[in-house]
Amino acid sequence: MDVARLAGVSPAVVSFVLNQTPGQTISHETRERVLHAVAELGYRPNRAAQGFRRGTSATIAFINHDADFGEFAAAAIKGAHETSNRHGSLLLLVSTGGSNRQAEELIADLLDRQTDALIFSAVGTKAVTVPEAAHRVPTILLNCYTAKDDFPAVLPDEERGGREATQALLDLGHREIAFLTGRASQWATKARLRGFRDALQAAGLNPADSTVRAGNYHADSGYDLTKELVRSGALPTAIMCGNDRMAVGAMLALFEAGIRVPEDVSVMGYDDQFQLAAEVRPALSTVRLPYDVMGQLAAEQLVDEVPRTRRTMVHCPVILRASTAAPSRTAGR
Amino acid sequence: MDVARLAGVSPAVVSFVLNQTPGQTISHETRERVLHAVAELGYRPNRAAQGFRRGTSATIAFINHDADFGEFAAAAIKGAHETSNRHGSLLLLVSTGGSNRQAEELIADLLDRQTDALIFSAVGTKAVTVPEAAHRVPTILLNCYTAKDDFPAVLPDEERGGREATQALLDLGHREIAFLTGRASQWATKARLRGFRDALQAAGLNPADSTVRAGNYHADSGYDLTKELVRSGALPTAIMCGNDRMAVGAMLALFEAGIRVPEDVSVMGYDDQFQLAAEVRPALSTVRLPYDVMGQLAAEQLVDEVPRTRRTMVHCPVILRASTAAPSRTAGR
DNA sequence: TTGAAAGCGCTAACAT
DNA sequence: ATGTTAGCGCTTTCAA
Repeated sequence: MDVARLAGVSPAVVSFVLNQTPGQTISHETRERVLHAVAELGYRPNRAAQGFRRGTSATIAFINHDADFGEFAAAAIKGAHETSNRHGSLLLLVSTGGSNRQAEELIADLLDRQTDALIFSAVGTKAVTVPEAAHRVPTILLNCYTAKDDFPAVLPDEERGGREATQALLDLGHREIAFLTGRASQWATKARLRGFRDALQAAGLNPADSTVRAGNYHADSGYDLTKELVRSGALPTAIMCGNDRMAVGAMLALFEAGIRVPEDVSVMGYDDQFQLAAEVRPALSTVRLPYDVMGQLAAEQLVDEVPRTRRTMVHCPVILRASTAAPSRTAGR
Repeated sequence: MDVARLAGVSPAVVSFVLNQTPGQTISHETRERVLHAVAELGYRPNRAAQGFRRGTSATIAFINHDADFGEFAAAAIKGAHETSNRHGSLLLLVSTGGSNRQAEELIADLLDRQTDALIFSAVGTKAVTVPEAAHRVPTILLNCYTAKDDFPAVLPDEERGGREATQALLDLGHREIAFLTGRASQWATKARLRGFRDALQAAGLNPADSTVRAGNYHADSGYDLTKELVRSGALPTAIMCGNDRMAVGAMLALFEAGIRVPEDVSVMGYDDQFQLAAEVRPALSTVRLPYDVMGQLAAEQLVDEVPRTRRTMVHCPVILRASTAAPSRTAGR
């Protein structure tokens, strides 16, 4: 190591100085000499060698247990990225394509590379199988959970989100609220529906009186379902949608039928989708799914800024914009 | 190395066998013995040590030279990810937050880590300054370019995209086409506008007769601009939009005014945004911005599956869906 | 308060 | 043709 030579010390001392190794006492003068030599030579430690020696890599893997990177992943990565960077770690981005076998191989590879920690994430909230090997390193589940709950998980509190969205509509004075849900089989869909019914019940209404139709989270299902609602002649005063895309579909269908939003019908979305919910006209009232915050929380638990907990349920706040208002008529039309 | 001991050979032999090092002749018998010991012990080479020794890391960095990861990044990453994985490399995802100083530090860090190659990407296509250090390793620019063109770049052919979209409308019989552009200052905006005017000119029309208004790529600007168009009383038979979100805004405004799409007015988007263009009703005709393909091309050039070229202009194909049709009236209304 | 020496796990240059 | 030794750049005992 030429820095050591230039400073007239041993390589060990350089290491001590640069790493501020605790329990080491280097004289002020020597430290200065080393620092000077470092600056002179523009020396930068070889991180690969450091990592090899220390058995760490200053790297966190973000595992996307799904075929695609979608908006979810982008937002969650953004959150995780910030935190890990602040901590001096880089994010290794990998995808299993949704296959458990690939997940297994991938994690083995990641461990071979001395990856320090894992964020195991899914797109639609769901139960997953995490390879055993993940236990060998700090691992946190993002937007997914295992049956045995043997890893800490960060999850959105969908039930509360559904309940509060419904409550917001009730507070506005709505009594006839339809729910055009997302794909019925999904965890999030069920949780939101539970919240919806809870809120109705708590308000003294009979959930069975409300129209609930299952869509699939795509905009066209919101459009089609709303068309049906219009045709049926039993239009409610408010429509809750499985997500923002369905809400946009619903608004398109409403407008096409000459029905105004929110004057005639209020529309509530879900997700607060980036560059959609806030931009559409009328701007969509919705429930914010805070993927970025979730990613950040996961990373924080990993770098020990925050203690790890079994399940972190993240609040999804209602955001009231222009697509909801007090009802101006009684339902039915 | 216990594998070596178990097989009764030196560690080097194990390395030769496992890496099939060319120019090495290991007796069949020894090879078998080694392989057997490897299986027995479940031995996996330490990739960190390998990387350290070989000076490579089987890692490609995807540098997002912007504050956010958006859909662009997600799509491009998806493309790059596939290719790099097939090649056995992992994608290191980093962001400069748009700051050149941070880019500098980041690249230095990446080089310290023996990162094998860099993809330097921006969100809105633009000119960038790339730190000198990037020259020390294969680097490719994605959706951006340098003034000196000293790095190969992969870019969307926006001019052709704008031209072909316009041509598609002309082919349908439209003669009065308005263009609600994105942010006027952006490279993409200008290129598309050039394409628009070229196509008009080539069709014997005077581009100056067409209404061109500058929006900002947000849905609400499409909405507002279209409202103005409607109010002005000079509604064209077709509206080209800066992107799909603006097109959705435009459709919302049209519907609200009782104007049908595509019967009364055709609407053309741009981007073929995931989960939006194809799902909206009527499904949006648009121009596909193939970010995934671009990411893939960039990665392929990096892993040498494809020779590097100064500028790779990627074709943006027109996708005709339901929001465009032959005009049923002459413009003006 | 500092330095010498050993060695992390692997592979490229060397022996045999 | 087959196999071994030396050493990558760093950190960490331990001795001075």
